[in-house]
Amino acid sequence: MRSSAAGGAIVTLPPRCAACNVRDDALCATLEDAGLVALHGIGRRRTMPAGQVLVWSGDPNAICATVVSGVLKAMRAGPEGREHIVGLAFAGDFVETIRVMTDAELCVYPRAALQNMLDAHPAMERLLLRRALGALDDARMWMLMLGRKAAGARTATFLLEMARRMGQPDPVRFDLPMSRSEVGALLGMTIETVSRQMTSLKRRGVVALPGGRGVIILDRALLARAAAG
Amino acid sequence: MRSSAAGGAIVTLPPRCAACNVRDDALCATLEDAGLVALHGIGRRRTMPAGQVLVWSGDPNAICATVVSGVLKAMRAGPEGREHIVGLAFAGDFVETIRVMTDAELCVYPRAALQNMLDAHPAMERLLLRRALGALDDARMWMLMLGRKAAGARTATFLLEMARRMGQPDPVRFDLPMSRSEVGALLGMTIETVSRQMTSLKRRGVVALPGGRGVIILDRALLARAAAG
DNA sequence: CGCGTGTTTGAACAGTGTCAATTTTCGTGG
DNA sequence: CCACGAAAATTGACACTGTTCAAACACGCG
Repeated sequence: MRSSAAGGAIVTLPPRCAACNVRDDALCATLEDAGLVALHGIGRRRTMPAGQVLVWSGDPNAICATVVSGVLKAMRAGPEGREHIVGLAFAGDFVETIRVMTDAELCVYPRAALQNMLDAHPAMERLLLRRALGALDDARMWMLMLGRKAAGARTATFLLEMARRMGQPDPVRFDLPMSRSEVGALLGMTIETVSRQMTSLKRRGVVALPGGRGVIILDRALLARAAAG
Repeated sequence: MRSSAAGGAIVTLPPRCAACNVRDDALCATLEDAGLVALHGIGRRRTMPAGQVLVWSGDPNAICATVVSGVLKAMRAGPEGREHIVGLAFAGDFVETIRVMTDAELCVYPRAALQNMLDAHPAMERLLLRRALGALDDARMWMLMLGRKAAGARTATFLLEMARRMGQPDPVRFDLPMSRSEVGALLGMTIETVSRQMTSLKRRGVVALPGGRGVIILDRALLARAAAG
């Protein structure tokens, strides 16, 4: 489309790229010909057999790749080694409804103005990317939990996570920022099941539940073990 | 920390920012003082009561915001209006195991070299960001499914999604790129349940299942209705 | 003090998981 | 091309977890 259109192009498009079927979908789509040549120079095309592991969890020398054909899977190891697929990659929106849960203060920026800021500050955009990847990581951890863990383990995991994020001064005592109904919506369970699991943890002496929202972790080790279940 | 350290600073840090408790965590962390002043100029701090809706799904004039205090929730509307929480935001990794599912070709780049490319081509980094946000969106859709949908609806959703992504030439007939066991790992169900749901769809005339991996969608409307479950 | 919302508790039921046996599919060698 | 064996998929019976429906309870507010 845009290769040596006006006739006088100096660069020669690598043949592999010129014929590539994901040329306009992949990262390469953002590059002009010269950039594409540069990118081609640092990369190699490899064919891999089914079943091969491309990246190991925690590998610091992780590689990045564009899928030209075939299907790849992203996995997570569950509690006892059982693997769970958390995403698929093939060759080739960001729309939610946000509602304030507790009273909150916000710094609000118009989208267009923020875009200008991003243009002027590449580091900002990079952080935004890191954040998005972090959120993706969270989402996949959640998927793993929803797909594999039972109600008790979900509840325990939830309490630990809330203790980590809500228990700022005191990591043992905190108030949940939401109702049982909202906890249910988050964990994919009914209000009744949430309540039963909470009561069960209370009866076993793992936590105390003062008032409607309060949580006191009495035995963190037990709670962690319940979360692994 | 880094405000007018060396004495001769020209810019004045907005008092709100100087005292901000998420100053070093939020997007602002990437900005030097001048940039912070600029960002402060385009934004306003707002206090919102619990329960208020900040962004509506599909709103084109979506706003971006940094949470200074409080807790927000990201929601998705389920099939019959029931909402499901898919994420939380508080004041203030990217590690998976990737395995090749089918034979595949890849363009592999060393991480460091790719980083250089990103530095030289801002548009590339922007696309990377968009991709990450897209993946996040996918992950949250999946969370919704895992949290709310029953086995039959999950299976139907999965088949529709695979038809969309695998049924390149023919949107009706395609081969699954994975075994029943892998489908189960993806949908958070056992092999047996996957098999039962598949058989059920076959018996009802919704799909045909030639061979071990083949899928033919006989009644897409029925399949879509099953996916809404 | 009573009312309403939200939470807890109980009992019956439906849906999945588990265990186990059978059938089908697919690759290999005859 | 057919036969064989291993791996995967299907099917059935049963236990168990979580949902549903319903009622009792606790707390905050007028």
